Amino acid sequence: MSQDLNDVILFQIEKTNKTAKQYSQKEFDRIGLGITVDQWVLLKIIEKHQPLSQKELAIQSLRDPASITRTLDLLENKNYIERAAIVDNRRQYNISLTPAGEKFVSDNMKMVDAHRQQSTAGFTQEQLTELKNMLIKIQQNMS
Amino acid sequence: MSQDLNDVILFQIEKTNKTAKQYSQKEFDRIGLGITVDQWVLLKIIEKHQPLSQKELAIQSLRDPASITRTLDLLENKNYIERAAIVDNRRQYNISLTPAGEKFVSDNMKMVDAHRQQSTAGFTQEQLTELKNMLIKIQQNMS
DNA sequence: TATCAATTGTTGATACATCAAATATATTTT
DNA sequence: AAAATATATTTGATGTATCAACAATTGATA
Repeated sequence: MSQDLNDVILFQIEKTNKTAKQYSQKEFDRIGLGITVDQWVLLKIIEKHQPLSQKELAIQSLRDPASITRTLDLLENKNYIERAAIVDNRRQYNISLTPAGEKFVSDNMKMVDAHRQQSTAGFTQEQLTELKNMLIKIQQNMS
Repeated sequence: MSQDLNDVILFQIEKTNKTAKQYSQKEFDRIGLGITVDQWVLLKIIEKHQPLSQKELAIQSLRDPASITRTLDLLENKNYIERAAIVDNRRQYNISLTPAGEKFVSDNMKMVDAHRQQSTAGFTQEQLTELKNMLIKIQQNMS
């Protein structure tokens, strides 16, 4: 009857998420990256889909549009991204990386990939597939 | 080489965590529970380990002591928990549920358990064990 | 025992999350 | 075309997260 919180899968998922994020953030801070893990994810999404709107960015990152606005303000201040006006649409912006943003991402991609590799060190390809499928199934169960 | 963020396991874990938390919170709000999911988790930990210190609570819940202080203030205002002075130790408090807190937890336990069941609906016992083991392994890889 | 070091809890600063409300603009309907 | 509706972004309010700095207290050591 799941007396112990540690037997609750959702708690383990939260625990794993926190542990991983803390680990990456500590590494970011250690080398003085100057951004948060969430900001990095945003940069990566922009790099892949640019130019894109804030709404699209919110969907891709699973974050609230309000939150995107504030994080983009920070990234704009660091000169990593820019909001470009769209001629025939004054309601949204085209978000893209600046040259400095492009350089920042490419300079640090290898380090981030190493983190991802390490997170699943010792897993077989079958395990990774199974894990991914189970996580997606939980998402569907909760939708 | 993991071009797509959706192929990154850590991203799927975050996605699952967000989806599940949102789902539960919506349900909490719908029935007018008046607390957040994180506050509920804290109440459950207190119920199981009371009386305990804030430090212990921070460890059990994987949260920052600073954050615990603030959340306990909220729960104290709702009259669900109390901080009791300890005679031979004026540095920490004994945290425990009030009678109202006990009642609140027992009144809503069934609903929360139903959520947990639903999150892993359709999973075999073997899958659940495997999933839990993989999550723990990732935590170890990131520690 | 007096000083120094460690522990526990609190507060401040900054980042992020959500929802709701407000703005501005675009689209659809009448 | 005007009015109603929908969309994209921003802002405010509240809750949570982290870290750093601080206060009070306790424990260890000289």
